[in-house]
Amino acid sequence: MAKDRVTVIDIARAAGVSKSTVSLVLQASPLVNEVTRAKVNAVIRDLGYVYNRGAANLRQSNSKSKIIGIVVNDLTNSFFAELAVGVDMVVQSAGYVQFLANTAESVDRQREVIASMREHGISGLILSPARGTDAADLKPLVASGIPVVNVVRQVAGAKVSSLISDNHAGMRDAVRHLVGLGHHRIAFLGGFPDTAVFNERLQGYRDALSDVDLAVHDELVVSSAPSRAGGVAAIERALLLRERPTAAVCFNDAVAFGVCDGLRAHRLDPGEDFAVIGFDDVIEAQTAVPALTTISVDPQGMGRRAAQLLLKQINAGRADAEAIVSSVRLVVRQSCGAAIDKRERLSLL
Amino acid sequence: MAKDRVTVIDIARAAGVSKSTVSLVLQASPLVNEVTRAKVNAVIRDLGYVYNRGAANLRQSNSKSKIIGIVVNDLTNSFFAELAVGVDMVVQSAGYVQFLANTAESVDRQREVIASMREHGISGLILSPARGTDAADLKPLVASGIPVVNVVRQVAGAKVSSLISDNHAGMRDAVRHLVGLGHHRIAFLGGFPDTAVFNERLQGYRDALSDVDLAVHDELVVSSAPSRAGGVAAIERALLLRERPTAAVCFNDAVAFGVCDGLRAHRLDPGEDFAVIGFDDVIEAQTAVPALTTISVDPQGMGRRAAQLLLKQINAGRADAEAIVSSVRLVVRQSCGAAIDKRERLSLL
DNA sequence: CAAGATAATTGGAACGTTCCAATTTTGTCA
DNA sequence: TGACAAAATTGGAACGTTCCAATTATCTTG
Repeated sequence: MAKDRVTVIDIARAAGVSKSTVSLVLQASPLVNEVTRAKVNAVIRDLGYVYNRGAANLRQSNSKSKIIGIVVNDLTNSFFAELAVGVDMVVQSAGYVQFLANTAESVDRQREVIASMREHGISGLILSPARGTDAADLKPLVASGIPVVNVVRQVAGAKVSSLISDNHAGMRDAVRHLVGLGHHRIAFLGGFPDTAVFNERLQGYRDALSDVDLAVHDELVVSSAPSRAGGVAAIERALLLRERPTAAVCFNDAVAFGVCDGLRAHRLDPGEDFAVIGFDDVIEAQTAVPALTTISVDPQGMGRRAAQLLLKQINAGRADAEAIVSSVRLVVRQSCGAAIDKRERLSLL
Repeated sequence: MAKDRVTVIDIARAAGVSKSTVSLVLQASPLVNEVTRAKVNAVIRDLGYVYNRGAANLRQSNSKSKIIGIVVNDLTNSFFAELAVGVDMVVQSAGYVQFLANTAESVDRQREVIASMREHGISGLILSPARGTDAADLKPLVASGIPVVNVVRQVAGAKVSSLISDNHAGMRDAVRHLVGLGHHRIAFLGGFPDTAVFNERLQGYRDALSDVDLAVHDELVVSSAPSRAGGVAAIERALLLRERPTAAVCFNDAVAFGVCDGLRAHRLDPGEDFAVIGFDDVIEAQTAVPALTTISVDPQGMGRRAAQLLLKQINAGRADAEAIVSSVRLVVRQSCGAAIDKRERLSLL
């Protein structure tokens, strides 16, 4: 039953033409006569022919493989799932297909999957690097002329394009908003301090406070895993301070949700008794109760932009590194205390 | 700078052996002398050779491509993201790499991506079919001997393996638990009624009620999109009933979270004033407040099992369809009203 | 040391496609 | 109709690997 593959030669024989003609038909070349094309296409349908891209790709080493890779550090984080969906959209409609791999923050795994993808002939890579990724890890890739677009995180010294969100400005805007609402003890909660993203956001927090001549208290900065559970832990610690904060900016939305959970466990009502702002604007941010005030980075849009950038570089053949910082905007919802009437909000659903 | 690919022949020349020997080294054949192997490997490293699987695969059409495909109907749903992570784990450690595509419930898109993956020579496919997928859509795939494992949803009449969770038993257990807690007006909230999964779960709900001689009231079954927003909408409608329910089983966890949101908007405390049970046990279920009582299907484990099944079939060369229904268990947390002391719970984090 | 066995290496064909140069067919016009 | 141009088709080489049969080098043993 496992019939051997039907090949372009089988088609040629059945249609009474040469394999070259069939090939021309496959690439929709204008060189071939209309009636021949029709005949060949009919045979292709009849015999259930499936094009062998591997073979094609072997011959035309100049042209590319219609495969791109995307490797992310944590696919269980819905931010990255959204990002992958964005990439998938543009990649699919460009006739490409994507390898996807999850590294779970392991640089070893990352090295392996990138190597494997390379052997399979990807013509470009979108990478959200695992923590600790070194420029040297990307060296062989870029040396062989394969375009790489880093997203979310940069890797210092690597000559690749990057698309990151404006972490500094985003956090600065969040803090300014809280200050405008009258808060002056504002905590910075969550995230691992050894990452560039953390430090950019932290700097935005500090600068915003300095701008309005508020002191920066180090005890108000409490790091934790960038997860929901981490958020619970962080707010727990923050509430132990002699002088409690009255508001918090969070490393990301997951942390912010955890912070809300932790507040409720202390009978504090997020958005009423304590202001919370997240970062990312994941999809749940708008439907959560209270809806989360957050910095919108539109992960799906970011995925789309990254894919577009990558495809541009692939088509150009040249991959001159460009660093795009994607602007970001504060979306005010309920969790920061600027609540609108709840009945009104519900009617929006 | 775009140096042409270094090939097995370049290696051979540089190492002073034949290309056949280099090939042998690449496949770690025991036929080659230890010192030759070392020499060749050294050259491979020096020249930065990268193996061309496309070419290799062309020759050995018998053996397979080390690529599998996974296509899901909604990657933004964290259930599927988790599933993909599970697949990724076993697939990666088997030396495979995966194409991933999202169909967003479009059968057209699904057809396209499957065709594309086929052209790229996948040796197996894990598929969570889009709504409305017909057995005929999978026909050409299975005809060409490519193993397919359906997950989550079955497609009637297709001769492929499937791995679905025991929807009937899961929902039955959930309802029984609520009955045991003294509820007798129990709603069934969320989900699209035109899906097999919905109907299996609904049947479990009905059977559990019948088992204890409780009447099944149709107005207590309110369908909606299987999302958080859908959950809000569903509970809104349920609360309008003359005789309100006191508890709800939900189509999935996303709906359950929405139901909790909706309850809070009505100043009802989920887990205190109203019992809620979800389905899926997504990762947020344990950290949410209140922690969600739910039916655990362990999406990541399901992904792993699906991948293992697929690899087994690939290696066997035979793909006799087997239908596995994965058993499922009720995880009792806070949202169903069997709350443990909150302080105790927090200390677990 | 002859001779057979074993170990190691090798050249060429094959996989399914594309590309190129060459050839055949068709069309045009004086 | 002859001559030339344009359109359509074609055979063979090439892509980078693996496989096979054949060859050469090395070891055993009587």
